[in-house]
Amino acid sequence: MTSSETNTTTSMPGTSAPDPAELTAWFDAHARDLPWRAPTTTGWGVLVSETMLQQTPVRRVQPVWEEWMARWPRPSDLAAATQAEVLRAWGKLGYPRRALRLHEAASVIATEHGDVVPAEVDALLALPGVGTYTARAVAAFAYGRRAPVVDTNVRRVVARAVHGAGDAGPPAPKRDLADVEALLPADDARAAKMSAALMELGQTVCTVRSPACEACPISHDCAWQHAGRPAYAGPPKKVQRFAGTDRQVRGRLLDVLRGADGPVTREQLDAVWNDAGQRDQCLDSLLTDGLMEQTQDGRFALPGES
DNA sequence: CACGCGTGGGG
DNA sequence: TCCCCAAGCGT
Repeated sequence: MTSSETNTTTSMPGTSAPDPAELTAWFDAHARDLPWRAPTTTGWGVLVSETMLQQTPVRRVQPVWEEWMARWPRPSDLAAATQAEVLRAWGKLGYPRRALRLHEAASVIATEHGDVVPAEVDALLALPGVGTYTARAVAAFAYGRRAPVVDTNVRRVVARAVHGAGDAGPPAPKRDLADVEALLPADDARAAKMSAALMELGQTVCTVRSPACEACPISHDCAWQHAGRPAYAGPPKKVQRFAGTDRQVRGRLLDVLRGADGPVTREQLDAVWNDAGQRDQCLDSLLTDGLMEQTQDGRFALPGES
């Protein structure tokens, strides 16, 4: 058992296959106690958490998720709220279009799925704001289905443990899915736990900057370790600028509306950005996106409150 | 398919 | 400080 020379599961030079039993045992012992992982959490609770967690860190999501579950415990509860209420409750999680899509999804679930979040990947994919990651995450984490879950963390774990690379290259959806598919046990329950374990490992141990390989349950069987932990050699990652972008301007404009009790004047919005052209363009795009609306007297408000 | 979409924290 | 990023999705 101490031999790292003999790898019985290797099918290609320089690759390894993490042992599901080791990974899931580690998960049972070390997984963070996140509220949406409680056994009592419904499919709705999981869908809300996964949507909020798209590009937003756990620490910021957690308190908001608690509020949402207390306020809107079922899809029909959220569906009954106004868009303005939903956007205010979303707060500063970012990418507020997610909140509107979740609101729409809640209506669909309430009217077409008996107020129960579907368990089938195809049905989940048909919901607004639910893509390949979220659909599989809900199927696996809420319903214990065997559904390969591929996010940025899993891609990194696979890149290292299986392929021996320093990090994942650009997404290659088909190949990424096949890679994870090949790692999952055949039965639903263990496959679902394996999916959760791969994500957790990437988030807490196999991190981008400073991986804690000494704490990793599969380091003995990691192709990256065996290769001497070579640096990432793929194409440079795209850097998202923020300062000065429309994204920043839209964020400021929307923040004014979130902080107001009702409609605000154009002058109040003009105050948050000095470039009038960019400001007006962002105002237009927010109206187009349904994130704000204009009242008859020319003021601006969150949708559904005027 | 590359890009645009918020926000705040850590190295 | 600045830069990179954190459980993606839709177009």
